Amino acid sequence: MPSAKYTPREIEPHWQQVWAAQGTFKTPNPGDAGFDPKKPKYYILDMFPYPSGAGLHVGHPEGYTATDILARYKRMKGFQVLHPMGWDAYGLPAEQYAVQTGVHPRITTQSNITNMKRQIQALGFSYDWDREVDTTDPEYYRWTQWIFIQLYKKGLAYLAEVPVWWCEALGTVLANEEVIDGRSERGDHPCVRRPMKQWMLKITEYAERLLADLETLDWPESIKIQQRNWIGKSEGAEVDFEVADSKEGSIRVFTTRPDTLYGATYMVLAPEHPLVAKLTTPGQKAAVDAYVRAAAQKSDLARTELAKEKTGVFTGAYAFNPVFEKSDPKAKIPILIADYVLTGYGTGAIMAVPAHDTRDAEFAVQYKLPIVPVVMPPEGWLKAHAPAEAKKSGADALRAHFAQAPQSFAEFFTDDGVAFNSPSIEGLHTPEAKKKITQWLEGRGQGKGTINYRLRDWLFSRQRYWGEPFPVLHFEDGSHTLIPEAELPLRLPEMEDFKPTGTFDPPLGKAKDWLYVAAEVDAQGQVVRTRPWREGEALKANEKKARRETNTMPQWAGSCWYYLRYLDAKNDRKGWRPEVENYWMPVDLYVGGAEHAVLHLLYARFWHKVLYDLGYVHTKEPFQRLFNQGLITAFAYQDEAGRLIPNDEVEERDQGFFVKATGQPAKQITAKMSKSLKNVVNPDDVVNEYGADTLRLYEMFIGPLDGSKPWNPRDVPGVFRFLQRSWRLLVEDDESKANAGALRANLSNGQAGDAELERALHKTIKKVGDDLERMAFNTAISAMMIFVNECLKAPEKLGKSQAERFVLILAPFAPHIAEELWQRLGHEKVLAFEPWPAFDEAQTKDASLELAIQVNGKVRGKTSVPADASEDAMKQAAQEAVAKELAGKTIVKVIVVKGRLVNIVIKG
RNA sequence: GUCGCGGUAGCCCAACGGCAGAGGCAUCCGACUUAAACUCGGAACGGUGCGGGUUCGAAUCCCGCUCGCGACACCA
Repeated sequence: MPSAKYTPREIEPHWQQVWAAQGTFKTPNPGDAGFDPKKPKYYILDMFPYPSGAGLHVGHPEGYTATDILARYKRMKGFQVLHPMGWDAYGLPAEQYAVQTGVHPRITTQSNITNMKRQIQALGFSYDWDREVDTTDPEYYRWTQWIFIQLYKKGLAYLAEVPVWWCEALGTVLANEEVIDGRSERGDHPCVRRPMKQWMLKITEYAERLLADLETLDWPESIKIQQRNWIGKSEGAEVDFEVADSKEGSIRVFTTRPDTLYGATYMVLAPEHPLVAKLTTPGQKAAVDAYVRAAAQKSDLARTELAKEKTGVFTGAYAFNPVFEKSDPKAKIPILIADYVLTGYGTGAIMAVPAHDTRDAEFAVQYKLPIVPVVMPPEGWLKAHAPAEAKKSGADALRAHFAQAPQSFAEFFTDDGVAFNSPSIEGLHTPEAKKKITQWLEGRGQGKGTINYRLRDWLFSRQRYWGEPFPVLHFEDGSHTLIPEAELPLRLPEMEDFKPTGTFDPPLGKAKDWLYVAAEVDAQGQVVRTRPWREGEALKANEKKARRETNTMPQWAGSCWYYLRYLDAKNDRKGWRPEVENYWMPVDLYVGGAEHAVLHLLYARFWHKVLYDLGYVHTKEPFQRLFNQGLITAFAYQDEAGRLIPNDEVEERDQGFFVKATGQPAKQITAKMSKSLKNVVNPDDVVNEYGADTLRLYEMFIGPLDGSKPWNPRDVPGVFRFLQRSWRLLVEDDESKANAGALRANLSNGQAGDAELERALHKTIKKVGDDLERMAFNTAISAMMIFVNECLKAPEKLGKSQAERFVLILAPFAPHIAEELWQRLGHEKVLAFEPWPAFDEAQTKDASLELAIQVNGKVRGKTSVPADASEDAMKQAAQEAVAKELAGKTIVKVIVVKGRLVNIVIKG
């Protein structure tokens, strides 16, 4: 006899085995057996995890459960669903662990993958494991290298000597976006800027398209905003300022406010600007050199920290403001250098308009440079920011005051206004003034309208061992080329010693057998073949000595295109076949954490667009819809001084929390899970105690998928009880009964289901379906709880068909228990492809409803009316119900909201 | 500092501009039990962060403030 009690520990592994053995979730591609071209497709993707030694934490299953529920739901709705999983397996932790212990990162990575895969599989996700990818597998990274080759051939990959972030502790350079306030994002180590020769990818060439195509995406607005900010498009003009008394020609600046040119009273160059040395007068040389040297040593951290105190030095040189005649005394303005001007943005030089730019203003005030206002603020602004003595002045007086002493106002005016003190654009509003002055400059050949982006090219090389090798050869003459595609994958050499070299050279430089090759070159100078080459070995006539690139690619590389490899994961001739790509792409829903808002998502979009241009993919964007799951936090404790106390040093008693050691009261707060706070929840523990279905359900029930929410161990049993009740609704679980473990009699005696329950079920099916469509899992679960609670008031009234339909809607959420109940209901086939139950709209409505009756917006009574009552009937019923309130009053108006309420507005 | 998101019962959270409460947890009472746990039944609990406005009617829309979280942070 099957077990009477709900025993997740038995049924969950059982059904996982059945699914695996039957290949239930194996998804056919176009052309494969079982592929149905008539079905619509749905590609639902999780951000694949880094296989960490710590294993899964409860944050992973949050997104994975959501996508699994939707994948199962979509299958039942008749979609062909692609739902794969894999491993973003290159990464620094395995390499650092390897350096410390000598264990090869491949071994660590493999065992981490094994462990995490076991954990993920224990949760019953319906992934097609035949499509599993691992970015460190040569059969995977050969295609990462292949894509790099396409980038290289398209001129989008280049070597450049650029100032980069060097992290001593990690022994590598990092991308700008991996460094936060001068410290590494991973490990929080100090970083310094130094120039190094690096591979760069020209993502800037795609800036405009990356920006514009955001409009076509169904993504959270906050992510789009972050990407827009990151790309940082700004429209303005480049303006040339002729250097006075020098043969250096002119300095080009970028400004978004060409309309303020008449207010430019000085210029500032970044300390790194190439003209600095040439412009500096002998008298200023010592001061300028000292400043440049100090700036070079300062990390960006120091630069920003000192932002409050702006510093700079006069170069001794002057320039002519192009809007004035050179003879005009206002034309000649000093050129300074200051580190508040950045070398990497615009032209590395600015015209300073202190009256209308807060940074310039700060600097001007400090160095007593002239401030000339040229944009008149609107009256409202003048009033609000006027100094006390001028507060009560009229508009004209305020304007005169502003023209005279803009610095006496509460702040500097940086918005749009009306140009003044600006002869050629006098009286124009800012947008027109910008246009006109730009045209004027263009006409004189002294400037032009320009668009600038904050986005920089992507620093694509790392001085690490554990990453994809570049398919690149360097010749002795300094030139470089690609290895032949036939030699892909270029495998990472086996090395005993992959420790950082202690210099700026990457560890791969130590793999001498791998490093040097003899490259056979054809008549066109193309490399057709390579072979290992040892020092002293003879070269054939058509061979050239070459050295392999020793940098490796950053971790982002593998994750830039993994969603494409899933399409055709086993293909050893192509990264993916066009007909397969054409069917599955784009990804219909991509779920993951918001921490990848900019980097991963921008890089992947960039690669995708390149592949689109080359004809390898047919959509401009990879991820049509994106959803960010929120963070799962946990309780943590603070003592009275606000110090965080690890969870195991706090006890709960007398309805409060106390620090064990001191007995002082502690305050419960929520915080990110962290090892140091000892508040990390391990999914394995939850699975062992309550089962995977409970974990899945709890993670979805705790709150909306976006938005962070605290893990509260006390709440977990609540959803477990719901599953138990669901079980008991169908199965006789009283072990003392003769039919223990069997279906309840009402489910096997052919009786019809209760009509009221039928209505309740239709309501539930509708609600759950609607909620799934809008990813409101918490309310869907709540609806099912209501249904079960309703049924349990009289379980014997439930009919078999009703039980079956309930099991089917429960299945996406709690697939194991659903599968078990489905089988006990007499089905031999798994329920994964059963059609989603239908509902009848008419059945979702009650026959009569309770109408609230308001008088002047306050509820004064209630009455019951038939659901199809006319408006007049409702008015009638309402007025009767609150007749007392209406006595002697005049009814001004009666508002009827169908199915909800009647509001009677009275007077007197 | 700027931008974004959010504040509803002791806690997690529901509520097309229409009766503030769906669900879960915790609490209390009761049933079961020798007892406890489990389970089951029942009860109590707030007027929606604060102040204005729009409306017949505001948790919901608008304005200002406040607190929390997140992102960016001299980008000319």
